[in-house]
Amino acid sequence: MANIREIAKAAGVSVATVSRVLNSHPYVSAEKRRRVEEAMRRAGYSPNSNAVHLSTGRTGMVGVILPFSHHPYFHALLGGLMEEALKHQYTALLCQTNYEAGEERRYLQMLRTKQVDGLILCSHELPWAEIAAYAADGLLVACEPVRQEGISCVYTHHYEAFLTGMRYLIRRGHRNIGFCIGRRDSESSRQRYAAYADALQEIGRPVQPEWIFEGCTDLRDGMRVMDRIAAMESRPSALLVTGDEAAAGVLARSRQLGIAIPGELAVVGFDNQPISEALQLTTIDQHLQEIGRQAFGAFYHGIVQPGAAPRRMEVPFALVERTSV
Amino acid sequence: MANIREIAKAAGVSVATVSRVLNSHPYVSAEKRRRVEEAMRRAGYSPNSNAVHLSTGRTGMVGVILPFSHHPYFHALLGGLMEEALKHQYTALLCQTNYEAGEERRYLQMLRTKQVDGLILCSHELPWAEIAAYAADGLLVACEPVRQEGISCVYTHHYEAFLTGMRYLIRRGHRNIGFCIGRRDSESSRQRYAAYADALQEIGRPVQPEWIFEGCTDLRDGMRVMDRIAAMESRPSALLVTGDEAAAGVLARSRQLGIAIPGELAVVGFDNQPISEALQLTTIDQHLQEIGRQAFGAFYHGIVQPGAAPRRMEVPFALVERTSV
DNA sequence: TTGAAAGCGCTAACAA
DNA sequence: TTGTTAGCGCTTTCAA
Repeated sequence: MANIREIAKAAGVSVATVSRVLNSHPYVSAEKRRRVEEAMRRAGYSPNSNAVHLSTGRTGMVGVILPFSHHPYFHALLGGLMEEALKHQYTALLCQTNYEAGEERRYLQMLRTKQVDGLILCSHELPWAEIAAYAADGLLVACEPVRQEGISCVYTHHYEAFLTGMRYLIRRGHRNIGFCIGRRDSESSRQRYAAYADALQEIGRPVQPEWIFEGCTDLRDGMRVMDRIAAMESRPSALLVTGDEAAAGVLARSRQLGIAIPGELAVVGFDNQPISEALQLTTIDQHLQEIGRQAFGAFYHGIVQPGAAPRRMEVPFALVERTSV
Repeated sequence: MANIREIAKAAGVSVATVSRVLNSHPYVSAEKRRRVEEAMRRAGYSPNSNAVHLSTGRTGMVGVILPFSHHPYFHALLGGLMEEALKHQYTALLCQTNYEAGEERRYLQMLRTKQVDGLILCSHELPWAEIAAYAADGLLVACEPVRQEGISCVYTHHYEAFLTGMRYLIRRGHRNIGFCIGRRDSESSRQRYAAYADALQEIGRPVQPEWIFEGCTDLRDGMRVMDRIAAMESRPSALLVTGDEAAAGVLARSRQLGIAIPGELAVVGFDNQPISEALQLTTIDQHLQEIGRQAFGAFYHGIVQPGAAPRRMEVPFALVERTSV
């Protein structure tokens, strides 16, 4: 409706002065500031963002790419990220891909058309090489380890984290250890699997394919896993589960089936999500909130220091001992 | 990076011509069009949206306000809406509120700052009167019946839909009918409850408070309801459930408990979601996709005919008979 | 069929 | 401390 010129006229000042109070610059007399604010209030004025963004070349928005946002994993990541964004007056724009490459491409395009200053990728469908092509148009941050020119990254060392989990179970006397994994095809998944296999090798045990469960992300997946284990003649005595949500499903079903935890089956989860505390589940905390915070930090660093080299940052994990082992 | 002026220079034409090919105007010679396209391709050019939006006064974006998007209810609504939006070259911007009024206000503010051309509200926290104050800044469409100056609406007649469901159960001989409802405080919920109570009155039965279950939205809620019913001495013989997701939970748990459907308990769901077909659940289809389509249609009508009066549109529902009654 | 030029609403360098 | 003014990148008359 009203624009800065009309406000200036109403307040009897120049547009520059109005712009100054809009951006809380110093060097505006108290009296003029008051008059400008009054004029804005009366006009119900809000600046046109398109004009602001065009003029400044910045949008104050960062896109966050994820498949969906309702899983506790992304929820935690987002929590830390948005908290940090808020602190620096940035707005996070949720970009849901539903695991579709086409959607992801549309969001990358937003970088090129200057709708966001950068993109934080919590997941990705496209190959990193294709994504990196957009580095010229804005900042790119990944929440997993990537080695690509122009992309910053913040990540957990999944190999070490899972090795830690495995050795912990082994120290507690387990030899027959099963493994639940989420999506198979990510780099992190490969690292996790490698740690699982290597740890078994350390104690001279072969990998038992029937003890490896793929596609475990939510509660119901975990319940299904427990059903399958219950039906086995030779069961594992322990389970390393990629997410707490799935681990919670294992626990829930085991109770229904009357299988004792940890007596008959020890369980180590991953992520230290709220549900794991409620269920007293031993888990590995990869500090997702911190990853989210650092991811925004890496983005913001690139904003504040244009031309700065991409960051690589490993966030430490921690084993949280409770009563499921 | 590159802007329209550089493309014009590279192609040896004026910026107006470049703008014309950008917007596929007629009256551009084939030869110049080719040269411009070639120049754009070589420069990897994409127009700056902020400049486009500022200049045109339109953004080609519509915000869709909802608490979250992963529930089948919103999924269906969004499906129809986005399909229609795509058809008219509009982009839907998902605005998740998590049921927080503050978030909703921030999204309304986007209307004022011209980041979106309109807002379609699939849910709302703020009172309609407060929302209507933004009608001056863009188009407002609600997915429920509202009577407020400046707001269009597309809706199901929930009272009639639930009356239909109740009478259907009554015709099938039921007298002891329970009722599952989602959130209590919406206008639709009130209508649904009124239909439930009125139908009981028609057959001279009182409302039994213990047969009314609130807060039923997902599968697990439905399972809990079934557990409670199973524990009752005097059980209802039929259940009218606000959403198919919750109804599916009732069915799932009843199977585990060995309670026959529809023999011991008849169930009517709502929404005709995919899961209801899988489970052969009798349900009331409120044609959510159509509501989504019409909601976008109401918005788009306001774009195409500026100044047009807000629309009110009732979408018909239909009872889908399957085997749970 | 084409181009020159005046905006769209704001920011920021510069001068005062 | 304030105002003038030249952009930011695009669209769209208007005249040719």
